[in-house]
Amino acid sequence: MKDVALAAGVALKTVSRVVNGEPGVNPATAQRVREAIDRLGYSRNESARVLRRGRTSTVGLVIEDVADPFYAGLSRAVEEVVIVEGCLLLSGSSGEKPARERELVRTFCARRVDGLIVVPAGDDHSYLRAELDAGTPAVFADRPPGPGLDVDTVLSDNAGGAREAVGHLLAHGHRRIAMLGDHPSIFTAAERLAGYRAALGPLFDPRLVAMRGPAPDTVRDDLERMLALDSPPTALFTGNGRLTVTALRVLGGRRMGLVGFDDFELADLLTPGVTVVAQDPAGMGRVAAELLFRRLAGDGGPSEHVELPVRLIPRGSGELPP
Amino acid sequence: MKDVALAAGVALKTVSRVVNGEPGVNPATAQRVREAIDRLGYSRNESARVLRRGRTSTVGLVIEDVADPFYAGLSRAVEEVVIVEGCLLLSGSSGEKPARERELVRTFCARRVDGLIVVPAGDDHSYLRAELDAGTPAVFADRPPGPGLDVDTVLSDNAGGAREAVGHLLAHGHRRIAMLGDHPSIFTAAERLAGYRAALGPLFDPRLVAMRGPAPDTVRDDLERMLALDSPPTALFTGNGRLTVTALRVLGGRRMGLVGFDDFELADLLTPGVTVVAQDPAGMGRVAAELLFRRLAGDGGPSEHVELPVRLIPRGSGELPP
DNA sequence: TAACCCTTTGACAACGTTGTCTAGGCGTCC
DNA sequence: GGACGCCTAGACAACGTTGTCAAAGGGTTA
Repeated sequence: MKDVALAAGVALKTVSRVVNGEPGVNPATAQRVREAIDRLGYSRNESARVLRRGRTSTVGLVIEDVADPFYAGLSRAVEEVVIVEGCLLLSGSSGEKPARERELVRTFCARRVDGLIVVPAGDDHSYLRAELDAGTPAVFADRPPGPGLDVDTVLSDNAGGAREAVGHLLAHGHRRIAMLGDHPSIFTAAERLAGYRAALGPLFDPRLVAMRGPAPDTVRDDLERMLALDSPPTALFTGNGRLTVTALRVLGGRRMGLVGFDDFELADLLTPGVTVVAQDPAGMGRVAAELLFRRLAGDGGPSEHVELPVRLIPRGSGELPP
Repeated sequence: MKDVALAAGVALKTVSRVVNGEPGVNPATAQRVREAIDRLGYSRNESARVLRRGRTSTVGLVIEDVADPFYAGLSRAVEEVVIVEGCLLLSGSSGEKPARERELVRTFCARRVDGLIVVPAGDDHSYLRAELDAGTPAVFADRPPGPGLDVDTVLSDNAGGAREAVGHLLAHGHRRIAMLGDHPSIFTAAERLAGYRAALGPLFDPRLVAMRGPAPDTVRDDLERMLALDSPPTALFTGNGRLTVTALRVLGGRRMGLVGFDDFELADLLTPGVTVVAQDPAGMGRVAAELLFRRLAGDGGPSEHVELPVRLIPRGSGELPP
């Protein structure tokens, strides 16, 4: 910028004014400055600008894994909003590790992101207290923050969706309905388990529940154990997209009632089509980002808790008879 | 940092030394500083640090769309490497729009990223010249830069993969093999078309080629037109994952030889399983990031051009008889 | 014509860090 | 006992921007 000022024969501040489109510059002078800028290929140093102004126009996003379609969709939606607001997105994957989540948040904060969107991996977020007090707003998505933290949150209707899924299988005559899920220490898994249990009522049988995550070997073990019972399950409720797919692989061609939580591409092309309870990852990302920018715009109201509806999509596998 | 210095009763510079683990600080003093840091919840302002040091420890990634599994996998792999190097990832989706690609690169450069990884949407990258000369290295992935720019590049063996795919169908008796692809202005699409053509030799028939992208209506039109020919195709080669899936939807249950470029989840669960030429998105991301960090480490050698092998995975659809 | 205002421009400090240079205190060596 | 060197610590400038304030020049008004 100094060079530009020199080249255009004006003061530093005048260049700054032109670059920022501030009023009060003679058009002819402005033109001269712009020419110098083009000639020198100058571009403003954002680091210095950030340092001076205190705002980075940057948003930090912590998700579980970009390579997971659910979070990829969420990311894209967040990015869409962030771009419109003239900001950039810093993102990182926690890989479901609380330490990594914390590390990412810490790094983002050191870089003075204007705000954070977090899909938490852990359930202790006391470390965020200081940042929030310092005025960095945060929005939690997909899962709520740990106890003691009251911030904007966007969740899916996990319990309701699970109830609907299991209710659908019950309505199609199933009475022995198994569930595969993530470990209940993960909020969504616990909620979906609760919904499953509520829908089953007295039909609930703990032997038909396995909450050990999506590792193929684990799923295989669990399913084989369940299918070897005296009264084996005739239907299966899977607690997330990855588990649905793993279960399909393990089941091979074996026909069995199936409803999965989370939609996935190609669910309609399998035979039979896979009935799912679809979440709206893009909607979740969009709402989270919008909440964040509302805070950044100065909204100091009480924290909001949005629950997004889910939608059961019948495709065949959930309508198979027992 | 000033506050910390005040609280610990030392000079600014001493705090800086402690924060950066520089030698030459009395352990007792250092301890006192650390306590003050904890007490005040201080964290270093990276913007100021960047301004002073000139290195942002930040890498910019421009891809086509995070929500596309191929790029999501690539992103994740890049992130993995970037993290290990102690950097952060700024990413953005170009949505296949050259203007947006350029805008993203410009923004990243204004923020002084240390390096760039770009999946280009356009084919004019002269605007990068200045940045490259200024010492910001760039690596192109999946597609090469436009003419006149000679930088590190990581590509898949597009033509070879297409040849192999079509050869596979020929070996299974097909003689009328159609191709659906992206518009040939996209590098990968042109390469795959070239491979297709080379494999077919005199069997090539322009009426069996449609390079108009993955929009469902377009694909439906093209396929219906081809199937209505006197000698309709008995097999299909699809030029990318999205096209494969769209084609499968359009074909409904209709059995037809099919090999797709690009693997996708669940390809093995369809009936028949979908034979594909698999790329390695994670490998591409990893190699690109490693090339970038080699440059950042000071490697000034001639630009490297890596071609990643692809792998044909037979699953049934490519082995159907005509 | 003097007082005033508006437009345009520039000088200067400040943002929070780090590199360089200097200074004081203390031990060591001749 | 003095010269020297090492260890520790601090003062200060600089990174590239922007906000504040002031000044110069020209036009308008009383």
